[in-house]
Amino acid sequence: MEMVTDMGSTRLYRPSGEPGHHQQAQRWFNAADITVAHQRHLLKQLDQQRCQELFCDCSVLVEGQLFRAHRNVLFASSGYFRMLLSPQGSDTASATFDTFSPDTFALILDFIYSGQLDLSSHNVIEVMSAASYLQMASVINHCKTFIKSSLEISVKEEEEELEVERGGGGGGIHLMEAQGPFSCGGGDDDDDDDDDDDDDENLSDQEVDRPHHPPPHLRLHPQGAQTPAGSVSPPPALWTHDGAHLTKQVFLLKDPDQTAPSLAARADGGGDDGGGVSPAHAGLEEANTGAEDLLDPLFTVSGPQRRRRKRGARRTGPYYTRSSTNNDPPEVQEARSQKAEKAEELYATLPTIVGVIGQFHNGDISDSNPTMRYKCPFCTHTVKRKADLKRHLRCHTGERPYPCQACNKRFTRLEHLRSHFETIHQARKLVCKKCKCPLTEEASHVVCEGTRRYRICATCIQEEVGFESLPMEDSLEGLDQEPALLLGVDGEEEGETQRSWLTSMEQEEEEDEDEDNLAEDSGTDLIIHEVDDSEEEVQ
DNA sequence: CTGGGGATGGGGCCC
DNA sequence: TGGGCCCCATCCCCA
Repeated sequence: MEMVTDMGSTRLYRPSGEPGHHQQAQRWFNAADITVAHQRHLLKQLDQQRCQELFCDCSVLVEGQLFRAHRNVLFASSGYFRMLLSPQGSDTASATFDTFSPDTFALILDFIYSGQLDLSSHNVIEVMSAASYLQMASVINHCKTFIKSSLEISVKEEEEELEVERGGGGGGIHLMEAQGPFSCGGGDDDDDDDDDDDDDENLSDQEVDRPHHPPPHLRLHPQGAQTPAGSVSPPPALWTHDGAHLTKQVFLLKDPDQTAPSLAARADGGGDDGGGVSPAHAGLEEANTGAEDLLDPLFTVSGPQRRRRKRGARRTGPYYTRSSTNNDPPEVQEARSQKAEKAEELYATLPTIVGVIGQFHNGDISDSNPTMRYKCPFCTHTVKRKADLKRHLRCHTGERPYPCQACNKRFTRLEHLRSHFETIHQARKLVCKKCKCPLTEEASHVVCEGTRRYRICATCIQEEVGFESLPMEDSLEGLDQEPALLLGVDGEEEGETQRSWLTSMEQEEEEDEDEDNLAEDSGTDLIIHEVDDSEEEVQ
C-alpha cells in the first residue's frame, strides 16, 4: 500500500500495484475514515473495559466515590495524572480528589473514554474548574466553546431584537458584528486559543459524525468509598501548602437555586494560604490561561478593540479604546451597552461560585478564622477580604464604573480615575514635560492640548516653541487658537462645556490650598460619579 | 531595534 | 466595607 496524495488531513491510499486509473480511485479508501473508526472502536473497547473493571490499574477516589480507570489512559489525558502517575510506579495507583464532585469527575471520565462531554449551563463552571485542576486543556476548551456558543446565541437574539426595534435598519449592529460579539479582540488573543484548540477542533469535528454516545448505563458510578491497599498517595506538596494543615475549599453559591457544587466543605488538593496555588500546580498555568481567555471575552463590557497581552494571572481585564468610546455612533453604544447588560446577566446567571479557601484547624470552618481567604472563581487568585475579591472580580467582569468625563476613558477604580485625571487633564505633575525639571505652581505654565494638560517651564517654552504660540492657560487671552487646543480655563469657548460636567469634587481642597490655582484650574475639576454602563452609554 | 519614561492595572493593606 | 495609599508589573510611546 502506498500513500498517493495528501489532501490536508485526508490521505488517500491505494493498494500497491494497482494502475493509477481514475476508476481505481473508487477503490481507494479514506484513511481518515479508518482512523476515526479505529479510534472509535478502541475508545469504546477501553470504555467497556473500564465499565467492567477489566485491566483497571488505577483508582480515583472523589469525595468518597471510587472510580476505576486505566492508568495509561489517565496519563495520556491529563497533565495532572501525568505528574501523579509515573511509569515507574507500582502496579496499582490511586488518587484522591475532593476539589470537585463525583458527578463532575464522572463527566470528565466519560469524556476521557468517549470524547463526549455532557455539559450544561449548570455544570460547565465546575467541569471547567475540575479540568483546570486536572490540566485538561481540551475539556477547558470544550467548556469554553459551550459558554461561547451560549453567549453568541443570546447576543444574536439581542441583536435581532435591536434590529426589530430599529425597524430593520441600523448600521451600528453591523459594526458590532464586525467586532464580533464579545470577541476576543482580534488575532492577538486568538493565539491563546490556537495553542491548544487543535485537538478540540478535531474532537469537535469528530463529534459531529460520531454517532455513538456512550449510553448512561456505561457510566461507572461506584458506590462506597474505599482506599485500596497499596494506593499511592500524591506528594504532600500536591495537597497542602506546608504539609501541616489540611486545606479545604468551600464553594459558596451566590444563588442557592443554582445547580452547583455542594456546600459541603471539600478538602482541597491544591489550595494554599497564599497565592492559592500550590507549587505542584505550576503546570496548571496553561489550563488556567485557557479559562481566563474564555472569561475575558465573556464578560467584556466595554467592547475591547485593543487589548493588552495577558501575562500570567494579571492583565486579565478587558480594555477599551478611546475611539471606540468616544466616536461610536449611538447605535453602537446602545448595542454595546445592551451587550454589556447581557454579559452581566450571563455573569449573574452562571452558577457563580465564590470560593473560599482556608486552612481549617480541627474542622473549624468559620469566618473568624484568620487564615480564611476568598478565592476568585475565575482564576487562582485568593484575597483576604471580600471587598478585595469584589475589586478583583472587576478585572474578570470588565466592569469599569468610573468613566473620565474628559476623555470617556473608564477605570475600575476611583483612584485610577483620579490619578488619570490629575495627570492627564489637570497637569498636577509639577515637572516640565520638556526638560523634566521640577517646577512650582507659580513658575510653570500649563499647556493645553485638547483635553490634555501638562506643565512646561518658561525656558523650554521660549527655546523650543515660542512663548506666544502655545495655548497656555495663563496666557490665553487674546490668542487666536483653535478651539481644540483650548481647554476651559477662563476662556469661554470650551470652558462652558467643560464646566458643564466639571464640578468641584476637590474644590474645597482647592480653595483651601490656593485660590489662584482654583481660578486657573476651575475648568478641570473632577466630578466623580459611578455610572452604569448602559446608563452612561445610552446618553 | 532598544531603552527609558509615562500611563495604567492590579494587589496588599491601612484607615 | 469602602476609600485611599503604596508598590509593583506591564504596556505603550517616543527618542
